[in-house]
Amino acid sequence: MDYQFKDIEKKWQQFWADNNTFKADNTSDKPKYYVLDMFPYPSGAGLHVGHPLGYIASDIFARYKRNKGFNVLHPMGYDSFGLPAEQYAIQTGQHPSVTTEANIATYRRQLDQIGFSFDWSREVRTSSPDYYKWTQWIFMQLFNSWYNKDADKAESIEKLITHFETKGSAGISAVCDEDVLTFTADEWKAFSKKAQQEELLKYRLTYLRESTVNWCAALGTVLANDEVKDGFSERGGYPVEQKKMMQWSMRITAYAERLLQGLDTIDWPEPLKEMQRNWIGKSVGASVKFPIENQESRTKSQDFIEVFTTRVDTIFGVSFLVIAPEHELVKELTTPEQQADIDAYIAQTKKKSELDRMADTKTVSGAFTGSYVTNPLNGAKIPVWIADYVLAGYGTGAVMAVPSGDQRDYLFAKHFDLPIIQIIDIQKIDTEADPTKEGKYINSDFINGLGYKEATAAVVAKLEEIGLGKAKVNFRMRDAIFGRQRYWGEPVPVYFKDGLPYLIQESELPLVLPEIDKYLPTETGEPPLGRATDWKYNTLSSGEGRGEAYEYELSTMPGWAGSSWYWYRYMDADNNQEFASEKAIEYWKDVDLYIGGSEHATGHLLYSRFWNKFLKDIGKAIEEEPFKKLINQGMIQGRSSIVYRLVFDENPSGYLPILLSKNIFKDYESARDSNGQPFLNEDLKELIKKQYGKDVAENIPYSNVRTFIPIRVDVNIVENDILKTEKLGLHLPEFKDAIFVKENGKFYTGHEIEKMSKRYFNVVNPDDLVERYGADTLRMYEMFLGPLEQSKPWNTNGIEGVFKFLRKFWRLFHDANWNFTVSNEAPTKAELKALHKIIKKVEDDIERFSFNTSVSSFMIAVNELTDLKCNKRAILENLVIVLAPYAPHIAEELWSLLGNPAGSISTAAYPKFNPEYLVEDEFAYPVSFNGKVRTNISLPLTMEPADVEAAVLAHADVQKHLDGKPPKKVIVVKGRIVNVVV
RNA sequence: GCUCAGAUGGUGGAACUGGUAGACACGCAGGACUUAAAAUCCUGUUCCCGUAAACGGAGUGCGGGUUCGAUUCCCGCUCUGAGUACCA
Repeated sequence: MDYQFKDIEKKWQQFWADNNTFKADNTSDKPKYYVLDMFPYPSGAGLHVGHPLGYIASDIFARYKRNKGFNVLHPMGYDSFGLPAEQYAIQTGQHPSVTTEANIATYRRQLDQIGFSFDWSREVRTSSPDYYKWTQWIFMQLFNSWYNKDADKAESIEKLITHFETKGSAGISAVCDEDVLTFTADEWKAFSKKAQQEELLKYRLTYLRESTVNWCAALGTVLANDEVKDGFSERGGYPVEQKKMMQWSMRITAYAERLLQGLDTIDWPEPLKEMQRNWIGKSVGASVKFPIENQESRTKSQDFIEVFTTRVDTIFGVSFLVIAPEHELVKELTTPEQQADIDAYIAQTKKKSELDRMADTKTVSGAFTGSYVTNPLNGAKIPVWIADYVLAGYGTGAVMAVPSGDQRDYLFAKHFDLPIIQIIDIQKIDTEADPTKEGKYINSDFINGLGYKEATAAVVAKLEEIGLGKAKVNFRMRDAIFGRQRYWGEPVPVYFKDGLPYLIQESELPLVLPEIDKYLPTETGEPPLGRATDWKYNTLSSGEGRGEAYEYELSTMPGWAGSSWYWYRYMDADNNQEFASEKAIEYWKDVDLYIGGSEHATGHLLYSRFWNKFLKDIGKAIEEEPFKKLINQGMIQGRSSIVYRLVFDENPSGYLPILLSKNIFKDYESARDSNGQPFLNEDLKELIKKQYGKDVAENIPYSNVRTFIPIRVDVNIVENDILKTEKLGLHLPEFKDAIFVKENGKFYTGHEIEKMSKRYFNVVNPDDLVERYGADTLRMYEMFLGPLEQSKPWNTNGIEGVFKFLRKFWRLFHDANWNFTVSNEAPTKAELKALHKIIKKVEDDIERFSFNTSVSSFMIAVNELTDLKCNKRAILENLVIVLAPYAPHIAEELWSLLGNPAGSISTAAYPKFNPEYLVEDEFAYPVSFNGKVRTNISLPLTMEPADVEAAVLAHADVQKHLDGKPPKKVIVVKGRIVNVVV
């Protein structure tokens, strides 16, 4: 039989499902290997051709590792809470779980037909109560924990309470809110229960606090920083504004240093690590207090302005201070004379949107408050300004301006005519600031003559001595907002008593999402959960309180909650006692290989590392980092196909649309006349006449042609850039009777690389390709497309080649009449060489994630064996195993035809590479003259360089090139090359 | 602006530590088989000069450098993509 991919693929997919072929065991003598994909959000559009790219790569890797003798965990699931299902629910009234369920079914069908070796018995769905029970449980552990800086880990809140009860707040070094109280043990005990709870909330790792949030009115929810791009929501592109709201937050900043340090221990792409480093944004510097002048004359809330600086060594170059317009001291620092200026400036700042403020970095603006501070080290009088280049949210919202060393300060000083003080001898500040750290200080009091390092140390020491500053580390990263005013997410397991949050009992988990009538905020503006009737927390059930009913928290958890720990659930997916058993975690430990897109760099991947570290602190996880090795698959871009339409000045309805093939368009495009008008000559008329006859050709007003417009056409009716013209009318009816001006009888399309999107008609669905070529071809083609990590446009042009390869492979095992025929003869040297070359090559390629090169090598191997007419079992049986991870269906079929037990190829041992088969005794030395190769001379590989040189020089070809002149020098690299210098 | 990645035939790409640039595949051209088409197979295919071949010249974004030898290393520049953005 010819290669019948449809039957073969169906047969083996069924077999794998029926026999649980890929079910991983939690106990095994084999070493473990955990291969994880970023699980998908099941959207209504289904999978497009870009999704499976990473899944195919990880599947090849997982299958390869099984052949290499590992116990492989390779699971899949769904990140099934999310906004699109809820938006759809708002529009249609359909419960999000219904659409989610339907979408998951589509995804599953699509995934199954590609032949992935997932262990589906471990499937997880973040929206299933069995799953989010544990998301809620982890939330409770965070609520019950605080970060002890001395131990540098999270600890139980009970431990903190015990400390407060015995020693008060003294001796506690915690990551906490800034407004924590100082108290003795007795004072603590005297606090009311409510006051105690209020205080504890300032320490908990998940806490409620009034914070400035990114409020997106259109989506009716707050967004995380990484969900906001340039002042608009990443999803949907709606405007986002800053708003103060009571919000759940996660104290991720407690882990900032560990998140940063951990990056050095993991094997991730450097750009991705760099992104996380930037996001965490550590800067080492100092905080300095500048005393405010004339303190007596005002009602003061504080008598200094605190700034953060990374260049405290430049403190003698400070010529003014700038504070953010939103800074709390602005009001009291503004003198009556300056009031009008300041008010005007603040009004102007407010008007500017976030976007304008960012875009407009060139214009210098600001206003003087009228007040002064003094330099803490030399008492210099320093004016205080406000300007919007200082951000309220970073550091202290105030900067000390050193115009000689900072370009922004320099421009500001120039603009407002403020002094620029040179502080380093080699500083060049005629035209711009010079931030150098080289040279010796001048004009700098006690650090004059010192270098950067000593100066910094001296200044910090002095500041600490006089109590007006200290060394400080600042992070850009903020605590993560952990709440959404939405329905389709995990309910927060919290109820409110006297306005303070309390956890529900662990035994009451999961707190299930209640049914509501519609998925919109309530009339009073509460989140959708406010619509739930009879949804109150009754403390009687848990044996505490007097049976009052309390309000639950009405916001739900954000999208990243469920995905921040899911790799642990796969280890023990059915456990209803724990999120995963200690034994399972002990065995699988962490993810050995994680493949996914780089768009999750600062969201999912950072939050996951954070939760993992927390789980380790509370003794649940073993490894500090969850994902040992990570590979980013590149994005698959769309490749739109374009036809070019002639546009007339007036568009008389009597004329048919005229479309030009690519090269005809190009000719006319480049040949415009002096007015920029396309220049149409008789050729076009002739072309049309040839194809459509005289009547049509004569009837076109050529002189009225104004321009060409590109029109995107469905890529599915284009093959190898040739448009199937008869099909165009089906999706663009206006072109049903269009005139197609062809070249050589074919209509070629142009192309454009852009996002894969429905509106560009460039979406390619894997289903169609599987239908036409089969899963094995799709798998290999996606790999053949290019390096995994590189972004590339999807283009089906080469898929035929891969399909042909598989047929050719199939033919190796069959005779001319498609009868399965293999011989038991001993293989020849050449056959063994071909086999062992591919064994080695594929092994090396997989280990370095270079899947595209293996596909080429397979083609070479099959070409070689075809030329050798090799159908020997000893060769083919091994070759099938090597190919199996890439094209598992055809490999299974041939494996069983060879007489092996069905399904056993999944665990068959990867063939052992024997280098002896590759040993050559002769080598065709390329002989180059001055680096240009002119000829090849075959010589024994055992020959020593001196003899090679002699042999080469004696060769007739070389003599001819030398033309009687003696060579200047001869370089011989044994087994590589000979270079003759003349 | 800053950081990172990249630029190789008509196209996707290969060349792993500096050692035969263009493997493999698509496309294209020619041929075989066929009444014909599809399928399949064979040959050619970086560019330029040369009627074909031998042969010669140029050639990995551009300009320089190191080297016997550079797609690979170094310096400068151009372009493309991604991330990030007044971070003190």
